[in-house]
Amino acid sequence: MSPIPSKAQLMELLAHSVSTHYADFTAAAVDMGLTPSQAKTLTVLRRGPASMRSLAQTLACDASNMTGIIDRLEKRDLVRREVSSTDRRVKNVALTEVGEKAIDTIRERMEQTQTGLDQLSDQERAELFRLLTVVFPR
Amino acid sequence: MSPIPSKAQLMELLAHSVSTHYADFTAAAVDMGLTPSQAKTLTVLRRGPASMRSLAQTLACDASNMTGIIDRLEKRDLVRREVSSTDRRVKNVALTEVGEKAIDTIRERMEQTQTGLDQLSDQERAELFRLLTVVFPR
DNA sequence: TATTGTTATACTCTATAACTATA
DNA sequence: TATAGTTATAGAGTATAACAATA
Repeated sequence: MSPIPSKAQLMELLAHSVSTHYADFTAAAVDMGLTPSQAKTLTVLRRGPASMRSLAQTLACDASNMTGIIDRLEKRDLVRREVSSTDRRVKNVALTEVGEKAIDTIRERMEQTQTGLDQLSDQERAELFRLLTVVFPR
Repeated sequence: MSPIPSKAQLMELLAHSVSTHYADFTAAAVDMGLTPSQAKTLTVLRRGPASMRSLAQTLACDASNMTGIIDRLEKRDLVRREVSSTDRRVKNVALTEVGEKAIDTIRERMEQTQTGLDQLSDQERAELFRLLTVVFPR
């Protein structure tokens, strides 16, 4: 019974949703004294250690940028660099315990912020999950 | 019949969706020789002229930043500043014709990129629209 | 006095190019 | 030679503080 939105309308809503989510993430990061890029880096590292190169690829930036970002995170003891045991050119970056706590705090902040999700029924959550998976496949 | 995702899973998918969309937008902007902030500014101005102050508020940045961003857009004739006729302190920023074309091109690029939307039925589009409106109310 | 926009400053992010050390 | 990481550089975004013009 709900009216069918045009592709343009849906794209506009999508843009609004993205802006809101991104602003929330940025605010949570800034409250922890982190820049968005630094917080994104911690988020990626949450899945496990990664080389400088693969980090740059995941974050869609040039590899040279990672040096400064990791430098600043390392200076605050949020991550550490470890020379790979199999290829001495490679440096693997891993979260420290402090870094894990920091990114967990940001995640908790995001959970508290995304109150809209709590207004969905289980069925609606499952449906939103399915639809987003179609629109943004992994 | 679909399994019900946890809030954490849904938030992770949401983050992935946001990243993908943001990366697409950035790529479209860069192809037009624009930075993300510049392209976002044009997007906001598409709704109509706005003062420097309100632009900063909408873009969630300090007002002092707008000066440089608008300077660079104006230098390329994408926007123009006009002193308000009712308050001479205020400068209203408006898209030029060139600016309108630029942001339209980016929008078209985004439409071509968001191919996932084309895989939804009308009913699914309406449902996604409804669910996103609940999660990210205006 | 308060507000708008700007300037000055310092830090961060970003891409490009050149370098080093390893492979 | 090729690749991983770094450095140097220049341009852009960002917040803070201070300022001139206007309300």
